Amino acid sequence: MARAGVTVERLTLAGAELADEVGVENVTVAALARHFGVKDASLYFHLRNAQDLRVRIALLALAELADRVAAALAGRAGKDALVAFANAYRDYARQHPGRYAAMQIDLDPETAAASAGVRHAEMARAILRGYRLSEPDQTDAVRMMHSTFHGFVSLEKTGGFRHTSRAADDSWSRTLDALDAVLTNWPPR
Amino acid sequence: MARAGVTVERLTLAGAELADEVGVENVTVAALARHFGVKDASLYFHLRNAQDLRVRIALLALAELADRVAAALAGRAGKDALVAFANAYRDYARQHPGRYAAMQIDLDPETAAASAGVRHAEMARAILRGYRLSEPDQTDAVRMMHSTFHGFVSLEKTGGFRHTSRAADDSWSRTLDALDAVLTNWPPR
DNA sequence: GGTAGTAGCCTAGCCCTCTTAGGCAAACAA
DNA sequence: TTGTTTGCCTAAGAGGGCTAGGCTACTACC
Repeated sequence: MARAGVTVERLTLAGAELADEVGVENVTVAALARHFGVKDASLYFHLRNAQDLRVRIALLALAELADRVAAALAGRAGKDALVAFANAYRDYARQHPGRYAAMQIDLDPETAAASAGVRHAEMARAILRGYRLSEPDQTDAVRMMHSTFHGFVSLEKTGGFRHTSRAADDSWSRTLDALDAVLTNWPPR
Repeated sequence: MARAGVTVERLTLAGAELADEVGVENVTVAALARHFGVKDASLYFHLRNAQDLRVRIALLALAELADRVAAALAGRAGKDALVAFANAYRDYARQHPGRYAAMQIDLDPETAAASAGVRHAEMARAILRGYRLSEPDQTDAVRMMHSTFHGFVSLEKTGGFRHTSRAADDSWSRTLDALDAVLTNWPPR
């Protein structure tokens, strides 16, 4: 019988695409096996278990997003960089809802340390250099910035903004204005 | 054979407690049936399906949190109210991780409109009255505030702050300072 | 106080997913 | 050509979700 040519990479990519279509929770080993025209059990030659697959999708998404953010930041500084970062983040989340959701799963410390999450943290700090904050304010500001981005995108996706007619795009733009303002004038202790 | 005395309310409460212990994704009809000493199929007399159960848990959580926030806001205004709201929100999320996670599921519009989510929106706007913002700034500010709270709590839970030693509590407190500052000085268009 | 009617539970059974164990065949290396 | 490895298979068990159909305990009404 001919071999299907399944590899971990192809499985991860197909899983990511499936996640974007039907949601991470529906990315099942069985569904992927069907997609490759192979039996479920065969995939356990490539994957440890179903959770392993989801972790791989998360790592893929982290790396993809880091690449996008890096490209968006190139040659920018200050508010320009802030907005570019933010939009890269939000656009990715909207274009790849399943991948974005996968990114939220809890990685164990070693995996997280070896992931592209580290690049994200570095880039976030790079942006804040334009605002001249010293520690521990810088850490607090990075956390607030990331919280704002993630919170907005997450609420937007789960329909948290649906009950008001105001366009989410407009609120997003104004939220970035506000974030820039507070980073520029970070409150003293 | 004696009746177990199962009701939708008891199922929802037990489901919520189970969610806090093992996570919403592990709140299964079968597990609840075991908890009540009853067969799985019997629960379908009380529940439409497994998703129905999760929605009920979400609605319970929304109502509980709204009660807490209302109590926290009583007699407070300005930054005092902002901080009380924020802490009620974060404390609830940390004490009830499963319930909080359940709150994030996507409710259909009618269900959402009939839920305690409406009270949340009203209370959020009530806080902003202290900052004297007019529309559409008020809507944008509510969204930013909510995004910040939810994003922070969500990232904290999934371990997004673990790689830096700075205590999350401290960043939280400073984030609230910053949020208060930007609401006080909302940037002009 | 007997007797409908209904509410609450049951068994049986189907389908799906996850996962392990053990086997066979294709591809490749020596 | 002959191992050896790699990639797939079948078989099978453990759970979870859910439906159909049935029996029983309670309730309400005459």
